[in-house]
Amino acid sequence: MPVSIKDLAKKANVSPSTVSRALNDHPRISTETKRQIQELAKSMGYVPSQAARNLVTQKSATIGVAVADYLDPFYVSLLASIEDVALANNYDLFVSSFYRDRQREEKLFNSFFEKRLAGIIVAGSLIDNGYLSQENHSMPVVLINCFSYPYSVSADKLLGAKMALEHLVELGHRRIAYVSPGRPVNTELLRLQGYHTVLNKYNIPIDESIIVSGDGSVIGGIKAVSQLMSLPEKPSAIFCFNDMTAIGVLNALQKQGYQVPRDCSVVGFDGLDIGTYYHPSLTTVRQPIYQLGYRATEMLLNLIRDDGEVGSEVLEPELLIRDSTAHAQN
Amino acid sequence: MPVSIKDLAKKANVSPSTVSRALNDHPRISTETKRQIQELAKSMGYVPSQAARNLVTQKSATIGVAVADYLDPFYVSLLASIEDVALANNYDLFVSSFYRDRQREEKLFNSFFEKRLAGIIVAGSLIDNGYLSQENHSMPVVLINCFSYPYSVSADKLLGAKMALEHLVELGHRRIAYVSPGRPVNTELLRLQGYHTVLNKYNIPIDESIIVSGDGSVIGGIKAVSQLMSLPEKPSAIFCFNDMTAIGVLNALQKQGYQVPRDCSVVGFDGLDIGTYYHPSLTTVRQPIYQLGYRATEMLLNLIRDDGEVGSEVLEPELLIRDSTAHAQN
DNA sequence: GTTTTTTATGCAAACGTTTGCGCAGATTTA
DNA sequence: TAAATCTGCGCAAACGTTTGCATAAAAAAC
Repeated sequence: MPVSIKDLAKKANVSPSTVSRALNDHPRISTETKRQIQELAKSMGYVPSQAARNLVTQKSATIGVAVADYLDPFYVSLLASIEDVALANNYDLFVSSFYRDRQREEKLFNSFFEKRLAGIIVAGSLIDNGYLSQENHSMPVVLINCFSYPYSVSADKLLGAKMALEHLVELGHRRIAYVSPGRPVNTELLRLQGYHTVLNKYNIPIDESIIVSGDGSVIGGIKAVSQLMSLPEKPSAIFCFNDMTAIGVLNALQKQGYQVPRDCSVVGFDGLDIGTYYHPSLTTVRQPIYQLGYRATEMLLNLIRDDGEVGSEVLEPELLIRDSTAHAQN
Repeated sequence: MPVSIKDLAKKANVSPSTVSRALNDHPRISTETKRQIQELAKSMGYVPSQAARNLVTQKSATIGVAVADYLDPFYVSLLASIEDVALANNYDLFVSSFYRDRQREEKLFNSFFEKRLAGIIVAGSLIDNGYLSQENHSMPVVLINCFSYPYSVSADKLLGAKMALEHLVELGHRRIAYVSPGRPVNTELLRLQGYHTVLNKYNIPIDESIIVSGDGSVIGGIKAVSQLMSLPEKPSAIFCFNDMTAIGVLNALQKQGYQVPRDCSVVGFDGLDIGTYYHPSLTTVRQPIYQLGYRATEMLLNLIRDDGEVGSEVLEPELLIRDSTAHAQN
């Protein structure tokens, strides 16, 4: 029902090709007809059909973005830089969340493929390098925080975990709990490795009972606390694999009457702004969020245009010491 | 480059139409060829082109969702129910944020139109019933929380504001500040009206100096506090137009050494889960978020299918009294 | 064994674009 | 002034689907 290029052509007594050229600033067209047609198009409210254009040119100017969780500000913050780079290059975005569900991620990827998008960025993938097995998919893909895929941008989780643990150990903590995500995605294994490395370095025995799993949400953190704080020997510090979990932990501790950081220190991971708005503000390992999205999008564009550098990039995290950590009590 | 229906046809020695019918479970096709072709399609990794299909059928199965702000959990939470309804009806979603920027909203709408989406839902529109002026756009649109547009689902902001104010007045507060969004969108006028109504009812004079504007984010709340608390006569309670602002207010008050709610009560608006994870937990006016998205999507589908009821729907809010409000000091 | 109905398939047009090629007419070059 | 170049436009094919219509073969009806 919308007005098409043919409608314009009829009205202007020219061929559709002329209209197309007029609208696309093609060189081989007189300035006068160009002006006329552009005016006509505006007055008739013409809007080009992206579907038709994509079909004939065999390309698309939208990139798909799949994030693990809409409700985690980490993923949402990524969108800012992705959008910045995309828009600057005249791409638009198709964003969706798969709610940390593997099946939904696969469905989403399929839907991206049906749409014949220019390429896709996945943040927090559960499929991981499984994207490779689809030998034939022929769609440029860049993963964020999944370094095992050949095209990816990640924060150094190993280093980040080490920083957090070193910080806690330096404060005198020896009984340090860890709240992990449930799933053994590759990026997680690194964090766990960092945990082990530092504890071993200081000859602190690993106690599996204080390594519990959250689900990435605040609720997960709350549950972790009720699990940890009912142990005979409670931890003096809790390291959380992300900030949302840490916020849950913080809150649950306070609700149970513990003072943070006096009774228990808490460290998060991500470096969300929201962490500064808590009381106490959250000590955390900052991922370079803006850079992650920025570099990923640049890499994706390189992949699409088939030039420029691509590969596995790893960015450095940073320890933000705020008010949720303090010296261990004796 | 992806495999097309023609490729399958050639391989199977049938016509493209047969392939199409086989893949779409068309009745007029033999079960044997159907099976064969479906198998072939799978083995060759065939994925239909949505663009081509949309072009020929002149319809689309994606609905666009434009939200004011990705970083405000209110909007993100809306997505859950929108997605639920959409998926149940075999539609998929194209989500984007316009970052509370009118121009970006317009651009977004245009991009939705170019994509010839089935319809769109806008939450927190700044264009408002300006969508009407586009007489010719012929795309079903439903707005959330913009009741002046003929197709909309909103929470009753007037009632919500009254509830919040009545609550504060009952607690003995007479100097109640209000942090508004900067913009005079219609839904905002109602909230302000509620503020006036209740204060008038109790013969409390309106003081314009304690009506300040935020920007919808935590930062906006923080700024509002530094403005309000530097007044000679400080407010004893602060009503915020949304929860994110309230969180900022809460935090800024605490950072400045005020005890909440002892020194100052705080009321938010939205009813986000996150409000319960603060210390103190946030008293707020709950919008029926799930219902808002649910009803909006149902209405949009009705609009698309051109049957069922459509119109302006208003849902009731609910006051959630938590720990950030208390009796005024004397 | 003929006619009618049913079943399975192919043909071709259509959706709204873009673009290489061709072809006049105008303009430049020599 | 004839030849070469340039300019502006139209024709038609193509992209990957769907679908009404035609048609041949098979099945059912008589």
